[in-house]
Amino acid sequence: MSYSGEFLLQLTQRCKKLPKQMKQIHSLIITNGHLLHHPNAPSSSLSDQWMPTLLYNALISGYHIHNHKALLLFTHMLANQAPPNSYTFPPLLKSSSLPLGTILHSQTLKRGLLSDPFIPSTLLALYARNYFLPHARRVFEEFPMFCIAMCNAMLNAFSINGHMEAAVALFERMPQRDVFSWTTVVNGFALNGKFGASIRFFGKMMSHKDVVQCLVKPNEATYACVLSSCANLYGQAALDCGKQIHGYVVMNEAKLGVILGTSLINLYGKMGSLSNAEKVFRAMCVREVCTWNAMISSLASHGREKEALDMFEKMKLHVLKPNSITLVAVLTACARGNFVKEGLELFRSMWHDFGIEPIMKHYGCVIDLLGRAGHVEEAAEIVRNMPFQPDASVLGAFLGACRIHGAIELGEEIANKMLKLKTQHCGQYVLLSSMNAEKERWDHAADLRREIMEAGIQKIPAYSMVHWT
DNA sequence: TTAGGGTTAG
Repeated sequence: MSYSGEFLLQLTQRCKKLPKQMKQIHSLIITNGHLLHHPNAPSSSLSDQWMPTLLYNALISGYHIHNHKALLLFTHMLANQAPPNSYTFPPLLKSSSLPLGTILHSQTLKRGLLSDPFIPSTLLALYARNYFLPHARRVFEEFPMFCIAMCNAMLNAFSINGHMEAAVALFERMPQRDVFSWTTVVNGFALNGKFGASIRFFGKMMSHKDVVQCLVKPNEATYACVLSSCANLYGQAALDCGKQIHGYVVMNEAKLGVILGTSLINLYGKMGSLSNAEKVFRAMCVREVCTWNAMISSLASHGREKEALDMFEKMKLHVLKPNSITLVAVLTACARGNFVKEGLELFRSMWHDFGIEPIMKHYGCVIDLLGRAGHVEEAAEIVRNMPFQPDASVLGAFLGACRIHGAIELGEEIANKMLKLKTQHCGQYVLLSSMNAEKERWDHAADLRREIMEAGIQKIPAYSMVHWT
């Protein structure tokens, strides 16, 4: 069966997000000979001559998540003399590492494609996410005219590289701003841990003429960012602020999308307002894995561990595939609810059942689980056999358990590992030193304090404070 | 056909 190039091109563009179908269309394109360039064919129209390029572009865009496949297609494209154009590079650059990105940058330069703003803005983003801020800045400065997307990419570049002052200065110089510009700065403050500033900037947005005169309207991303900033602060004021935004959303938005709903669940969940979190969860029409994760975490960290586990079962019934974060939330529920058997089984089968490889956080949870329940030796065995070096959080969880259950020798074995790691967290050392002191092993306690000093780890002085409400 | 911002763990 033969198909025209135009038909297959349309099909490719429609099936971009369907990997299985993409493969089938790809093979149809090859077997129909559409990827071969025929520059001297007598009857070929201009669109025929460009067809291989258009098809390659569509395929690259479809495969761009798998960078190696997209790159392979790019090399075939060059070998088949189908000339890449400005549509070819953005999807390639989006999933490229820095060394590869640099090579592609020189390709775009050689082919004179840098005047199309799509190319430099993707390059700028590439350098920014790899923390090459001067490179990002140079790409930005060498573009001769104002382009709002490029400015927004630069705002984000400053944000992810911790230069919020520069981001705000650029924002104020911009002759025009859109919802991306505002959201990028709201998010930028949050990325840099300045949650209060993020909320204030959102407030500035809402009272700015851009929004008041309906030139710009906050969208789901804007709300999600600012709600996440509220959730990262504690206290009634942050909750009230989040509620106020929720109220505004109810009045102004037609529907509760996945991202907005999830950030509301997270807000109410973190603040302990579980009934509100549940209300939002029930009101959502579409729930994705992250939505369930937010709800399971909320239940797990507010004393409703059994319900968190029930939620996990329900989630699986909805044919949703748990991810790494789900497993952290569920293991947390097991640890806090003392569901040792269930937690351990889940930890041991997570690779087999869900294809999720345990990372540091899962180890932290399972050590906490065993430690709380007094299975200190079993926890030690897991720490000893970890496929990578345990970090301070895992060792800290283990040491906490050793202290509660008086397992001094095991604690010392692990503490020695910790000293080798030269972690800068003083808390765990103080814990171990206190363990020795409690058992009146004063010499051990003093030795450890000396080792701490020698490792250059500083004890942060403790303090107490009164919080007026 | 291609660019820039977003939710969930600890």
